Order: sequence, then structure tokens, then C-alpha cells
Amino acid sequence: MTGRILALIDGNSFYCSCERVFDPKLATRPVIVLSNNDGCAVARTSEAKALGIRMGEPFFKIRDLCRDEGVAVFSSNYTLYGDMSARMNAIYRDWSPDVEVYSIDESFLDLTGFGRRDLDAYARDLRSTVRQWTGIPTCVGIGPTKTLAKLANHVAKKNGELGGVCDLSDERTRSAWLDRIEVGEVWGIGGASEAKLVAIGVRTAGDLSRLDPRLARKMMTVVGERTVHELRGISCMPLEHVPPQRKGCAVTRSFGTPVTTLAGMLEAVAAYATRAGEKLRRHGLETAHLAVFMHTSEFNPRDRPYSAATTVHLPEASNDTLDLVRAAQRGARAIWRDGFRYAKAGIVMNDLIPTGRAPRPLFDARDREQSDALMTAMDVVNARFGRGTIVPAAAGIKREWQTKFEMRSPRYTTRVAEIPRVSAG
DNA sequence: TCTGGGGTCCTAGGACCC
DNA sequence: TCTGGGGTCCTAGGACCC
Repeated sequence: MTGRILALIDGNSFYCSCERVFDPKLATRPVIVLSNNDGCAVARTSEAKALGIRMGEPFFKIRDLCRDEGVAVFSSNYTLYGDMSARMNAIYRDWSPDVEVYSIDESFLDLTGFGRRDLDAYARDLRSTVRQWTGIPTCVGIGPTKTLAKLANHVAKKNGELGGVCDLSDERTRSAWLDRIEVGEVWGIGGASEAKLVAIGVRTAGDLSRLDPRLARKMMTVVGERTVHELRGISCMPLEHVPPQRKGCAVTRSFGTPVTTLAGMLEAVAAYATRAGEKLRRHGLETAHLAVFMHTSEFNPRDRPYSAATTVHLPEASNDTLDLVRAAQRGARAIWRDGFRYAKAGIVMNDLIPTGRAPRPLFDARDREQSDALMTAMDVVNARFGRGTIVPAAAGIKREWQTKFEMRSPRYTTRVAEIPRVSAG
């Protein structure tokens, strides 16, 4: 396909920006957002980056620095970020006939046929609209392929003087930028490929674009070959309009405090199975078997290590929470060993089947109608009053193992009780 | 004391079949 | 004496993404 124009727009330090929207006092302060269990820094504003806080840095190592430097620290608030993301995508759909939501904070927009000279102004208008309507600052990268649009977005982010927009659709201006970008910054080139490429003298995105595609394939499979073509402006990756049917589904969590009793473990896997059931039903899928795993800390050398997993077959394919809980607990009992401090457990389901497509046993032991009615009722109540309003008793009340979110901001946009208050005086 | 949670795609190699 | 080859399916592991 030639003559295509794509834009990649994404939120700057997206999670941090969401927090800033609802607390203007954070506007000039460094802000970071932590991963699940308050484990690592996964989003940092430029001020936080300037303090030397790295992506993925464990929080306990930077706790003192954050206190001394006045860094605002937040647990992840996925409810809030997901809602802000939906608002941004609603705007994008007004601005392009063809939008691919690529991740929670990134979307590709098809701008083919918009007129090359007007693109820059169009992108700047879009940015300021998103900023005004949602409060989120963004950057826009423009190019003839997804890989080049991503790279243009990277350039826009790193070069403040561009004002948040970079257009690499013109071949002549493009090559100058490509020669200035390290090869590891290219979408699809991770640490392993970067090391191999640098070893043969391919150091920049420009070098990679000039690499023989056959050699790229030999070194990095067909994925690497595609990347070379995309860097040359030949599109190999179409926009995905409808998300493809998902192939697997997992619910895994680190524990807030280590689990040392079987009762605690059974509670935790029941809670994870409950969540798994919600995900399956939302996607119209079911499963005939699930894997359960548990392990001790990978990091604490004083903990005796233990890691185990097993696959449990359900009597028949199902997405009923109670079936999944039973199966998950059976698996957990089978691999449980006393005397360890468990740090994490989870359940993993592959081979998902669209609901109703699985073979039925000749004599169906389940009352399918009753099961569906109960699950639907649970999902409706939980959607209305918040996840976890109704859970199976097996998922526990005390939940000492529960993942930590000790610094989570209010769910400003999705819970009436947590809506921001404004007082005029 | 404290280190995330999801996903996808690709390839090689073995088992099995005719 | 001569001892195939091509196809499919599955799994594990690597690499990458956000």
C-alpha cells in the first residue's frame, strides 16, 4: 500500500497525567505511578525522570528519594486510566474515519487523503482539543507506516521544540532524523536484537533501514525483515479495526504479604478464578481447562525457593465462576507444599472457546440456564456497584494476601462516592 | 521488609501419519 | 545391497510489546 498516512497519538506519561488532571497542585511536581502491589515505578513525569528515577525501578529503593524530593507517588488506578483512555479515543474517532486502539494510551489514526500540507496543523488542532477536553497532554507522530509513525512520535517526545508533533512522511526530512535515533528505539527492536545489530555495526534506525532485508530475516526472523521494510516506508502492518479474538487469558498477582497457609492460598486462587470468570464472560468465551501456579519470591535469597504449576481439566467447558473456583482450588491443593512463603500465584487459561461452541456431554450434569442466570446477575450487580460487591464466599473476607494499593487516588470518574469535591468560599 | 501483569508472534524440533 | 520424504500438529522457549 502506498500513499498511506498514519498518525500515532499517545498520552505523555499517561498514568501520571491522569493523576494531574484531578489534582492541579501536581502540575509542576514530579509524579510517579507504581505497578501492582506498589512494586515498581511504571510511569514518571519528566521531572521524576530528571531525578534519575528509572522505568521499572523498585519502589523500596527510591522511597527515601521520593520523600526528600517531594515526589507525588501513586498506586495504579486502572479504573481511572481506562476511563480517561475511552474519552480520548472518543475524540480520535471524530478526527479520523479509521482508528486502531493499540494500548491504553496509544492509538493509530488513518489520515490518508487529508492533504500532506495540512497534516501538521491538523495534528496540532487534535492535540489541543484532547488537552482541552480531557486535560491530557499528548504527542503525535506521523508517517507512512506504523513503525515510522511510532518513530515520529518518539522524535516529537524527545524534541520539545517541535511542539509535540513530528511528521516523517517526507522521505528527505526523514533520513536525517533516522540517522540520529539509536536502533534500540525502533518499535520491535528489543534488547536482544539491539545487541546483535550493534555487533555488526548497525547502530541507528537509519542503519537498520539500509540493512539487507534477507539478513534482517536471518538475524531476527520475519518480524525483523518487516521492520526494515516499514522503516523504508513500505507498509507491512495494516490497521486492526476489530481486535482479534483473544487466545489466552491469565489472572496472576503478587501477594501483599506472603501466604503461608493453605487456607490463604485457596482464598487467593478463588478470588483470581472469580476475576477470570468475569473476563471470560465479558469476551463471550469459555475454557475446558486451566493452569494454576504458585511460587516463592524470586528476589529474596533467604526464602527457600519453590515453584509449581499444574493443569486442571473441567468436567466440561465453562465460564461459570463456581466451576472455575472449584478447578482452581483443586489445582492449588495438588501443588501446595507446607513450609514455604509464597509470594505469587495465578491461573492461566489457553485454548479459549467461544461460548456454546464446545462439545456438550451427552448427559449434561450442569443446569446451564441456572448457571447463566446467576452469573449474569453477579456481573450486573458488580458492574453497577463496583467489582467485588458480590463474590463467592471462597474468595475470602479477610484477604490478608491482597495486593497492595496503598497510595491509590480516588476513582474520580467512575464512582459517585469518589467524585471530586469543589468548594467555593 | 519491600522487585507488575498482562499479552502476541515466531521458530525449532519432536511425534505421528501415510 | 539397497533403509524415504513430505505433511501436519503440538509444545517449549525466545523475543518483543505496553
